[in-house]
Amino acid sequence: MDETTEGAPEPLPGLPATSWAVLGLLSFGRELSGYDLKKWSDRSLRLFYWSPSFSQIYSELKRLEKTGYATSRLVAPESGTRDKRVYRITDEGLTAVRTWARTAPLDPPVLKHGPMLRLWLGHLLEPDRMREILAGHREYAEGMRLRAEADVADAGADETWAYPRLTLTWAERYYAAERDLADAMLADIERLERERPGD
Amino acid sequence: MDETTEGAPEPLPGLPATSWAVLGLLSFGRELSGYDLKKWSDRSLRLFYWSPSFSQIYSELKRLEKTGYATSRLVAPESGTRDKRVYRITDEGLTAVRTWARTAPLDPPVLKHGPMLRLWLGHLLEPDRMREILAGHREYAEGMRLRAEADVADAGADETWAYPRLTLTWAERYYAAERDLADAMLADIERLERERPGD
DNA sequence: GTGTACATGTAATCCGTTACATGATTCC
DNA sequence: GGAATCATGTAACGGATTACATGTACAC
Repeated sequence: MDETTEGAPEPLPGLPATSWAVLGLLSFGRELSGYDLKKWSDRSLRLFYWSPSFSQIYSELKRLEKTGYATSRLVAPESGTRDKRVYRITDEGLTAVRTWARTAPLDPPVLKHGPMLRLWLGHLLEPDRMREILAGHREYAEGMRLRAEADVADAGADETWAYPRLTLTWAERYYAAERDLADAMLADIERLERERPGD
Repeated sequence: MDETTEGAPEPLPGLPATSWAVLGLLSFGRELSGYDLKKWSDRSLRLFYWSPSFSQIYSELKRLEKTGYATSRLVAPESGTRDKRVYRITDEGLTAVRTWARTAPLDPPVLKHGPMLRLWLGHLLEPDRMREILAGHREYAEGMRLRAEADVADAGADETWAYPRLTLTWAERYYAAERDLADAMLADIERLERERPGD
């Protein structure tokens, strides 16, 4: 586990993944407020990661600034709205997030699939309620798929956004798969009910 | 927080999902120790939810006992091993978890897909590293699929386990889809690299 | 004048993990 | 004798959320 390359052998302060995610949002070079970051994260990260709350974004930004990975300045309310603090990534921040992206160990995806937990407890449920849960999940998945699809279309052909666009495509397929899995399971349940000795 | 009656529409103390998961493990009627629960949860819940740590299982069990949803007794070390505390679900517990499974609002699955977060930051990565990340993820997914597949085979045709078996089947398909999505994205990246003006 | 979007932050709380402590038994 | 597994728990910590507080501008 020795990373002698990359000029600086300092072992990166162990920031949580969320910090890197926020710094990642800034790594595209734009100067953004906490509010902006939250909205953007809702539309992008949300599809494959998760979107931190406002309060966490604000505290994360403070931490990044203290670490020297970001700087901020106040923007006067030129027209409407009130004071606004915008953040920009620093050179150190860019180096750090790049190093993280390249060298951090990859931990497996975290999945907490509520609907499946419920169906796993099928012996406690009425079949109708099970179908409802699956139908609800199917709708959720299709909704997410549509959002991803729309966002892929919105994303221009710009080189800068090639990889974010790629992950949107991935998300579109992922939620299509989730939808199909719900359908398949609905069919499985139907079969199970049919084959069950007269209830 | 007044628990005046039973069997009425009392609004269930707001236990976290993990409590319900543990109570769910007990809802199959077996008498189990914290240690057993952890091992079982690693092989079952892990595939679609997540497996709490030992320490959390132990504290969750204490909470369930205090709430009256489970009881425990000490088992003497008849042969080998030391004292063991085994838990069993109570009637109230069974009622509660059933009510929860039937009526609790379904919140969307939580996905924190580390690999995708990294690829979203593709502009910071060397193409080779990106392929490595995807290959690693592909392997992870295939590994999980194989485990699910094996567990489906292990699970007998017993009626009691019909729904757990169903979710195992779901997991098998889910991880197959994850594997295929990794392959598709690998191909997408290959194409992107080919089409990129001479780097 | 009421609601909604913009905009930032604090406090309380809780969920969950890691590290640590302990100790018996079994296998090599 | 030493490692691995069984077995249970405490303490410290940190990640993240909800609720709350505050205030502006604009649309209806």
